[in-house]
Amino acid sequence: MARLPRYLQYLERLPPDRHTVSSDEIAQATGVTAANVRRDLSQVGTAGTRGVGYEVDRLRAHLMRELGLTGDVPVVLVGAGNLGTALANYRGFVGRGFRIAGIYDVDPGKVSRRVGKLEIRHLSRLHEDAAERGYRIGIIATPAEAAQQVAELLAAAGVRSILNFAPTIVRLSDGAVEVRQVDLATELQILSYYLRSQPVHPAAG
Amino acid sequence: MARLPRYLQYLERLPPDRHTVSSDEIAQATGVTAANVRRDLSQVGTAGTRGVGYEVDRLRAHLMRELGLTGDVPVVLVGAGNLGTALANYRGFVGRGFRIAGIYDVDPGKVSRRVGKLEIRHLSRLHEDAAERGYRIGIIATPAEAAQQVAELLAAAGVRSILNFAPTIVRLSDGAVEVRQVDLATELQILSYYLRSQPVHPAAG
DNA sequence: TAGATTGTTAATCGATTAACAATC
DNA sequence: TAGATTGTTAATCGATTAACAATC
Repeated sequence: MARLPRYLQYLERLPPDRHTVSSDEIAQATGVTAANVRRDLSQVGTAGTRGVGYEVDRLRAHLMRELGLTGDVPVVLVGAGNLGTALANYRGFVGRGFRIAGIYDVDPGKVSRRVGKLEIRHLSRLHEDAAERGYRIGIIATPAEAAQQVAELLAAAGVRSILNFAPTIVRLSDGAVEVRQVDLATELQILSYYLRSQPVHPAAG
Repeated sequence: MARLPRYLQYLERLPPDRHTVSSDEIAQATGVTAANVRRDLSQVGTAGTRGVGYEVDRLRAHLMRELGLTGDVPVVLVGAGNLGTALANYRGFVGRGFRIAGIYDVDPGKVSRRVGKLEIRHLSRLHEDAAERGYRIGIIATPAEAAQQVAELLAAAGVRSILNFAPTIVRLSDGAVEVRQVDLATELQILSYYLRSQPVHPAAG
C-alpha cells in the first residue's frame, strides 16, 4: 500500500510528547479520508484502541517493520553526475532506514573521486561488490541511453528493486524485479495537465 | 490522466520512419493493457484508424496539446543545493516543453552564483519576478523545514502547480494549487515494501 | 475479400466511503 | 455513564478488462 510511507512520515514529525494519534488526525495531515486510514492500518494488522486512537510508538514501529525498514537497507547508486551526487547527499534517506552503500560510474574522470564518504567505483565492479555488500535496492541516475543496460546489470547482480531516474522506460523480463520510474519531466507533464484549463494567473495575494 | 505522459515518452523514442503505431504496441512498451490505451486515447479525443492504428505525428501533437506542452512552460526552481542544481541541469526537461526560467535561494553564499545560464536570485525577488516572467510551475528543492513556507510564497506569486522534492508534506488551503509530492525516501520505502517478503538474493546470472 | 485494429459496451474488479455497532 | 474513536459492513464509485461489432 503506497500510503503507508506517508503515514509513517507524518508520525515521524509528531512531537515526542504525543502518545496517541487518531485516524482522523492522520487523515487530515496526509490528505486521505479517515475511513481509509483505518482500513489501511487494520489491513496491515495494527491495533488501535476504540475511543482513544493509535499508540504512536507502536504504530511507527509497526509501519517500519511492515515497510521492511529494519534499520539499514543497503542501496546502490549508479551514475555520479549531478543527479547522482545530489541523491548520494540527500538527507531524506538518513533515519528512514536506507544507506547509500555504493556509487558507480563509467567515466574515468569520476571514478575514484569521492562523494561524501564514498568513493565512486567503476561500474565493472558492481557485480563483485554486490555479493559482498548485499545491495537490495538500486538507483539509476545515468543518462537515458545507459539506463536499460544498467538495469540489467543491477538485476544480474541480485538487486530486486530499482528506482529509475533516467528519462526513459526500462523493461526487465525478470518479473521478480520491481522497477519504479521517477521521470522528472513526466512529473512536470502531469502537473502541466492540471494547468491545462486554467487561465494564466497574475501574481496574487 | 497520468498515463498520457508515458505514451508521449514512448512516441518520442520511436524511429522517424514509423508512421503509425497500434494500441497494442503502445501497451507493450508502457506496461498498460491495450484496451486501456485505446480508452485513454479515445477519451482525450484522438482518432485512430481501424485496421491501421494511430498516426504517430498526429498522436504526438495531440498528446502534447492535451498536456499543455505548447512549447515553453516557464518553471521556477526554489533551492539551489545539490538537488536544485541537478534539476536545473536535468536534460530530461529540454524538448519536453519545459524551461527552468528562474532559480532562487536565501543563502548569501549561493545568491548571484550561476547554474548553467541562470543566475541564482534571492528568494525575496520571487514575487516581482513572477509577474514579469509568468512562472506557471514551481519546483521546491529546499530542506524540509523551508518547504511549507516556500509553497505559500509560490502560491502567492501565482504559481498554480508545485512539484515538491523536500521530504515533507506541504498543504495549501488554496484548492486551486495542485501539489505533487516527490519524496525520494518515500519512493524507496515503496520499493522496500515489495522487497518485504523476498528472500535475500545472492548475486546471480 | 481477409486480416488487422479501433472504439465502445457490458461485466468485472478493486478501491473508497459512509455509517454504525462495538468498546475504550 | 457520556464522549470518543475504532474496526468493519454494505453501498458506492470509478477504473480496468474482455470482447466484439464496426470498419479500414
